[in-house]
Amino acid sequence: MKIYNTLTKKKEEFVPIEPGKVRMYVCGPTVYNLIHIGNARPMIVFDTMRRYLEHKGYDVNYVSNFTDVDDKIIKKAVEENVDATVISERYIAECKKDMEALHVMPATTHPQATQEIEGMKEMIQTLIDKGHAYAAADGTVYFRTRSFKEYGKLSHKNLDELEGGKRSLLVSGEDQKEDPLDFVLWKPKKEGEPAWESPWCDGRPGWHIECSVMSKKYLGEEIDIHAGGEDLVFPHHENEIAQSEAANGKPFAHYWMHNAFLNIDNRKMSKSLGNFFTVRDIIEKYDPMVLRFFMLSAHYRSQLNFSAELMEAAKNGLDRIRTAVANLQFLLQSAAGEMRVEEEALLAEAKGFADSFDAAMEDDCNTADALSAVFELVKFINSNTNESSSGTFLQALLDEVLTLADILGLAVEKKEELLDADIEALIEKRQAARKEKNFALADQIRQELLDKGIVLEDTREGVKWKRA
RNA sequence: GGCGUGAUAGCCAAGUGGUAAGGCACGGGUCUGCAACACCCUUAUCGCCGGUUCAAAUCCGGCUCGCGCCUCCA
Repeated sequence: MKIYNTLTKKKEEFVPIEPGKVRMYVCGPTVYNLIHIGNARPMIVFDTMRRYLEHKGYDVNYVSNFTDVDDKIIKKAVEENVDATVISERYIAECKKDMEALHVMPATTHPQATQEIEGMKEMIQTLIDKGHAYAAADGTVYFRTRSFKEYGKLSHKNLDELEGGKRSLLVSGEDQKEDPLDFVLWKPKKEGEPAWESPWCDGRPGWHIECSVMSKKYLGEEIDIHAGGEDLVFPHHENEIAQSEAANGKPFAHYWMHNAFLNIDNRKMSKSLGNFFTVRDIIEKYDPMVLRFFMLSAHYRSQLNFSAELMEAAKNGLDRIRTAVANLQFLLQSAAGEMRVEEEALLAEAKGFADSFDAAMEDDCNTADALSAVFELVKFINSNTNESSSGTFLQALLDEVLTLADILGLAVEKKEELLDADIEALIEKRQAARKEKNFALADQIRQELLDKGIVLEDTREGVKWKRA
């Protein structure tokens, strides 16, 4: 499989460190609020990446953190007059609910920064011992950026350019830095903030060190894939590389993957613009699978625009897949028999769509292209199955489409659910009316059911229904 | 200013040298009591200019416009 590597700016053939195994780290959210739909993009695309790798037979060790100590969390805790852990634990729980709704598989490990303080202190001490970090007078520990010769290799910046764009030292109160490029590894506590003891001062870790440490602890010093939103390239991931490689003395991640941003109505999502949506907002209005489908309809490295209109289109597209699956299942109820010769030929043709699907996924996880293969399969199914199809043929097609949908994490099977007795009665009453050619009454009942969210379809084999 | 990225039909979106996948929407048709579903048909020469090549949406140069990062925002 080919992966676009931010480090080299090229698509490269993926070769795992250990054959058959993948060590993958995805930067997770800071838990100070419900996650927004921008947070959901990396979760969904890299979950899909993971599902595909597992489909190929890889044993994927997937680690995604929760940043549970941070200025914003502390601010929220102060506002609510509760402990910071109350805030972080609450939003971790909420985030997990959203992830489940979106079919984002739980990570192998979901480490939390506050549970890994010891490891961070160890790595910081190592960096100090090796001359890559230093403690300032007030106990703040900084990374000596210029001591890491390859700094800038991920974001393709050079240090002098960075320095050209620096802001005034005095503004940020960072005048104790040796160099403006240095960044914080450990910062002293302020009144009322959560803090941990350390050799330098009571305080808390900087943001970047947590990922270096958690990645090392759960995946090892050298990992295959490190992923996250493109905004993290600089400075977060650049700093992670500096910390990890300076401390461990070996390459950190072999492949760096970054998803592009999600815009809302062509503008950056922000609270001030009033176009800020949480995942919770959206899944109250739409099936979470529609949001997932929408996210997969574009390449992960392309900017994606979100709007109500596009969600509507996504819903209709997903419904097309679901209808085909429901039809297969409907036909299967009464189908029997072994596959016929001509069906075997058709099935061989249908396998071609799975091959196209794989080829698309092999090419840097091109989910948009993979999805088109699914639609081609759907069309093939709709055109080549009917009441006379054999059960084994129908089942094989059903298995194929469900397998592909599952790699994308899309649930496309209609949930087995029983209709209320009164709705069943209405459907039968309408059938009776149709039999008597009383179409006015039949249409009236159909409308009544539609108002209840039940859509009817009359087929030769009987009446089918589905939720609107 | 530095670095980067993008411009494909009404909308969304694949496609890195050989005469444009797929989806949504629209229109026409078949099926249906009607409808829904489904199927068939119809819809673009790829921002602009120039160049390379037998051949370019795909390569090179210029231009226009959009966007991102350079401020712990995925």
